[in-house]
Amino acid sequence: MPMNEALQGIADGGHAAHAHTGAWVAGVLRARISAGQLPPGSKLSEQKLSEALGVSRNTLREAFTVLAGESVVQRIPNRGVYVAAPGADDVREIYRVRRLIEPAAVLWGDIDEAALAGLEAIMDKAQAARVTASVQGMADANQDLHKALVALSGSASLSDLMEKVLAEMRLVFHAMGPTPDFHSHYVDRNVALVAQLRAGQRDEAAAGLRRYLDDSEQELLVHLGVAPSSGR
Amino acid sequence: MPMNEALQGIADGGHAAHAHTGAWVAGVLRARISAGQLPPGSKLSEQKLSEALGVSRNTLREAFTVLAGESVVQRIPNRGVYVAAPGADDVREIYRVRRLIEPAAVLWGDIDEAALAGLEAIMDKAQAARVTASVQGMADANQDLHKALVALSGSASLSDLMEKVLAEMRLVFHAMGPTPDFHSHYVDRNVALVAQLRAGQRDEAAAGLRRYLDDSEQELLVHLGVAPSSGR
DNA sequence: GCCGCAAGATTGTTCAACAATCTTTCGGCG
DNA sequence: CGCCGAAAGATTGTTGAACAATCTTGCGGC
Repeated sequence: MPMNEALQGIADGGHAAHAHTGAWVAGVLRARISAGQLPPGSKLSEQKLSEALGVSRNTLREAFTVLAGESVVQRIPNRGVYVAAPGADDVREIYRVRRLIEPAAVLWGDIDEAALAGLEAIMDKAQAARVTASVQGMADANQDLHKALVALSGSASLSDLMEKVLAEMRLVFHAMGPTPDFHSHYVDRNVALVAQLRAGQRDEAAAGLRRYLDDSEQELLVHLGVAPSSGR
Repeated sequence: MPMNEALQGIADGGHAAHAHTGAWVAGVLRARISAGQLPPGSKLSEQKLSEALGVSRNTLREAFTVLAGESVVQRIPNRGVYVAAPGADDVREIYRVRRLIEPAAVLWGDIDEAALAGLEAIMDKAQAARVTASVQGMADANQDLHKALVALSGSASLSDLMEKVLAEMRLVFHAMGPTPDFHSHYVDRNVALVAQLRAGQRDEAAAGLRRYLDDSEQELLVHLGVAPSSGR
């Protein structure tokens, strides 16, 4: 289990004493998990982690409660907490959410000039990343775009939910090992989507987005070794 | 502050020893808050509550972390935790969420015969409650209906979000004191909505639902003493 | 009447201990 | 040889006490 080296020096830039230590620990773990340094399925031992982070078991448990609430980790009673390891069912749930809130935000969100400019700026970054073949850059831009789409709703709760969903997406990618390039052939579709929004064609944009999400889900499921189903 | 009497006998049916005490405490508090026995704004003192519930301060804090994650309570550093007291901004945020996910579920959810029967059964209960002038019955049926609408999406995360939103709605009502009858004049609109779904008129149902939510939000805001705005 | 300061109360965090449960190991038995 | 079961060890769940940091309150001085 590659946990020990991942934890080495985890408590780098000394923590701000006496100010939300529990939340700080949760943040550190969330970041490490998002970065893939704590791979899905890893066991997070209370004793080892509390020593590595320099906090008490009690405080660490508070952080675990937070992360379990975000379903970033899974808590099995009397057995410990593990980094969440999303499977095919979780992927389907992720896309159920995305296929509902993203097109809805596109249909009914507040799309003003500033929002359009923001979306176009993100797609500029995505295209630049494709030119330099930066898989990470394209992945980041893709996440930024879909986050921005949901943000059109103006709702913080929905943005939070989207953030949670995207975090779970990152876990899915980490669970698949060396990330293949999932994004380059979606850049053009994203660009077209933004162009439709610029043109005020919301219905077409929403419909295209739903097809995009269907395709993306199928591709992910295939990579997870699930036979593609014709119906849903 | 009417906290002491509200806490009397809060630890009734002896709790299952050594089995998720933290979650159990969170559940007890959640229920008491939903029922209005701990009104919005009440301070939840660690010492008093831990004594009343018969758990240690540490375990109680774990429950607080859970409830804060659900934004059922608000945690102010070094000052304590308080039952959330939603204001006008929170109401607007609630309706931003509802106006997005409910119509979207109506538009794109899986509506089979069983789902339609379930919706119609809920409206039967609502109409029965209206006949007996049961405000509580109509309020419950209303929540059940909108919960069921979101459930059409098939997504557990979205149902959870809706559950959270409805819990916040209950807090809003509790903060307004003796609940006036907000629901009787919406029963017919809900019935019409279900009838449209039965007839397969999804677009019309979604559009009507959005208007319904707009009106409901305005009415709530007026009762909160906010001048109605023409635009949004 | 207002400001500042000391005393008290409350929250934030840690530590140590024990109970309950899970895991592993080892011996007995068919 | 393999399987079952019990004892031993490790890990999680919960508690209580202790102390530091912060907030609140009440009092005295100006």
